[in-house]
Amino acid sequence: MKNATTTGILHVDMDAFFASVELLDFPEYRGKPAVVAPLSGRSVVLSATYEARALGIKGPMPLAMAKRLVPDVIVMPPVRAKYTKASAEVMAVFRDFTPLVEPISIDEAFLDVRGATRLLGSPEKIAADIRAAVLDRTGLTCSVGVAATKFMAKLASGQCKPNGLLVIEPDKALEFLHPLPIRALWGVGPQTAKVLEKRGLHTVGDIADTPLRSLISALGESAGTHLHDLAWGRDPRSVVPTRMEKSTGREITFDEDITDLDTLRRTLLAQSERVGSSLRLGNLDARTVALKVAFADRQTVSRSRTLPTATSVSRTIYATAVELLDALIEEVGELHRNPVRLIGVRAEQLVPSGSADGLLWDSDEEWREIERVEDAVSQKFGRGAIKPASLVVSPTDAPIGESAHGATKAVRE
DNA sequence: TCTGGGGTCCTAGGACCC
DNA sequence: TCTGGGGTCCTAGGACCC
Repeated sequence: MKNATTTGILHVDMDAFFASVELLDFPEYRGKPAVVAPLSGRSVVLSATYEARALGIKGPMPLAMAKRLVPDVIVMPPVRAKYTKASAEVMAVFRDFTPLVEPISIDEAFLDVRGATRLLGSPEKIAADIRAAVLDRTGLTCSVGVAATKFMAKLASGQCKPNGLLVIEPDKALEFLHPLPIRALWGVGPQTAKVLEKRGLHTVGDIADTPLRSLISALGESAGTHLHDLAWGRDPRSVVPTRMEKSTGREITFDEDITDLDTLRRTLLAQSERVGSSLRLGNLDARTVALKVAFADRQTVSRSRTLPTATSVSRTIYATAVELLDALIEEVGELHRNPVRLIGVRAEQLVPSGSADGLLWDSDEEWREIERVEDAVSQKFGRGAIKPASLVVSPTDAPIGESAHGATKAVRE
């Protein structure tokens, strides 16, 4: 774990992104308290202008509450396609400066500009140029944090928001960091904060001064180590331009709680269609289908099943989700006693469609047989006698197996 | 009219294999 | 004959982030 000593990691965060994009189309709302929120009953505020924030509207606040707070607040319904398009434009601007761009959400990205300084100037100058280019090309403002690590860069952008630029030099990192409340640390949410506060830890400096082993005993190996590192400004994560999607899903909170099984099934059908089409769009298959149900009493349960073969077929996703739902209803009994508030379906364990898994023999029996043959051959001829490629069979010959992990082994060897 | 929808990562127990 | 530990997969739940 190294302590980076030079700046060059940028965190770019768009200001009030959805609201700002809407204001491009509705300039008459500029300077007024306005929010982006669906008009449905249980919606929350997705984005609020700084004028609205000044009046107390923030984050994912229920729209009803925002309206009570500011009765004449302007409500703009979200138009996702506009934000996706604006996001792509902004990311393209970033890529004009460096290929090392890691989008972390629709309106945020990390950039590593350490390799671009000779050509483009200091990280601070690059950050300023990026802000100007984004404004010029999209009419949107952003805030940029510059530091030696991802975490410090993110803190910096948060600190200079909106429409700002802040550089944190490595030798100033700890004096910046240690007075902050523990909630400033990535990974400290309401629950973790409660645990830490109970132990008398209130600032990042308190965390830094706590022995690692006692953090681990309070939070577990992973979170304990992570927080202790962050509290000392250590963050070894590099900027990773491409990451493989891990899951994709759709869920909906009903305007009114549902007791009717048919409505749930129809919802699952529509969601499965969308999940399947997302998969196919990304040339991905899912090995696992997961169902999520939240009841009126807020209890949330999930059920999942790993399929014999990865799929992107909506019908298969739907059939699996319905089986999981039926089994769940069987478990919990009458829906009238506890109606359903939310339902969703998610595709997990994604693999490239038509990947090696599908092209190989992959039932466990067949794999064990292959291993037996391999062992016999190795004994006779030594290792290296086996050519994994010889195990590949054409898709049409391949029996559809029970499980794919045997095949994965064959590919790796 | 008091909390959405898209995700990621971690933990923990049981099954199974070596 | 008795017993152990490590690794991986599967499932369920939960915390967290934007």
